[in-house]
Amino acid sequence: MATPGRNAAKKKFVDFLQGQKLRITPQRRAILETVFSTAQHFTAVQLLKWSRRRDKSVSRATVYRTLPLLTGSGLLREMDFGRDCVYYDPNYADRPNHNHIICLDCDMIFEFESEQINQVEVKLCQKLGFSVKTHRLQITAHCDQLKKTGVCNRKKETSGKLKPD
Amino acid sequence: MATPGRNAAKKKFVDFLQGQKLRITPQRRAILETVFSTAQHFTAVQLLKWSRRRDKSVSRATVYRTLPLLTGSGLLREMDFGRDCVYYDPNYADRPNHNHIICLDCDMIFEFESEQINQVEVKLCQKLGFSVKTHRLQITAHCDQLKKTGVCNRKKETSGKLKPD
DNA sequence: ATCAATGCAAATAATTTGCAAAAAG
DNA sequence: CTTTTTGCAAATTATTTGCATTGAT
Repeated sequence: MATPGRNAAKKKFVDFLQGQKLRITPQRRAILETVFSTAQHFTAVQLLKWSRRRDKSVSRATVYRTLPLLTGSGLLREMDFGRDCVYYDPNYADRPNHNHIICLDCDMIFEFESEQINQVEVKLCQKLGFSVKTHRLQITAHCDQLKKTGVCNRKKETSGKLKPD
Repeated sequence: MATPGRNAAKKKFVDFLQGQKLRITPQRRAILETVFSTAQHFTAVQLLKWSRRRDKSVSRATVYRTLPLLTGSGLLREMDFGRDCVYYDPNYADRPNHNHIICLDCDMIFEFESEQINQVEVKLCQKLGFSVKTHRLQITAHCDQLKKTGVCNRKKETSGKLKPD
């Protein structure tokens, strides 16, 4: 599960805390470890539950207080999907420009990168007088294979479901 | 303010209601008129306030109950921006493929369309085995003009602010 | 020692819902 | 008339906050 950048991400967070003169507590460590032991998208409530498995002393408040530190340091990104609550994506640390395809058939979320899209965006924004800082692209789509064969065997390769657990 | 498609949109909603054997009430009419008298993004709470100006009898509950009918019939679209609450965009009725640039300097939201981006997406998804249904592209960016001249005079042309009112 | 960070429980705020009364078809 | 829709107020749910205490440095 841990991709190359994961350990770097953990170190980066520790550096971030120290740089801001913030303290490295066991609770923050547990949350950090939890975040970077999955490639799945998750909610604050899930993160709380998972972090508690590592360290029973992690509280709801601490999770909610740590999340902004993680997003603020660029290691985690909010994903406004459904909307009933916020999802977080731990894969931005590795691939800050990735995009999402939400399958309307199986509700899974797939990630992909496209240098071509990035370039078109930059060029387009240039023309409009803007300099791209970040982008967020979500495509909802239907599964071709499912339509043809009645089955979709992509689920194995996914990096995260919309409504995990 | 009313673009060509606006009246068509209103008719479409009436048809939608009749098709579903739902009733056309004065409250629903007031909400519908309100939605299609602006090009701005808005929240449920704002819609309530504005609709009440037309018809004092519109209640919070009715607004929240009507909103899904409007999104369900494709006339309005949820915009997951900030996240503290849901924003709605009335411009999808006219331009279902438009994208957003969120200016980090002035917090305004600009809309633009790009056939090129649409095509790249379709092609890319094809390769991945998906058929695009909808897409959602948000770019956060800095204003070139502001950086150079210290002023941005784009605000006049905008179609909606992030935090209106 | 110092001062940031924690857990807890109470507070917010957006959205949803139950229900009896009103009104559309 | 029948069935949907409404307003109201109470309920839900994610997230935030105040405060006394704990713990990292």
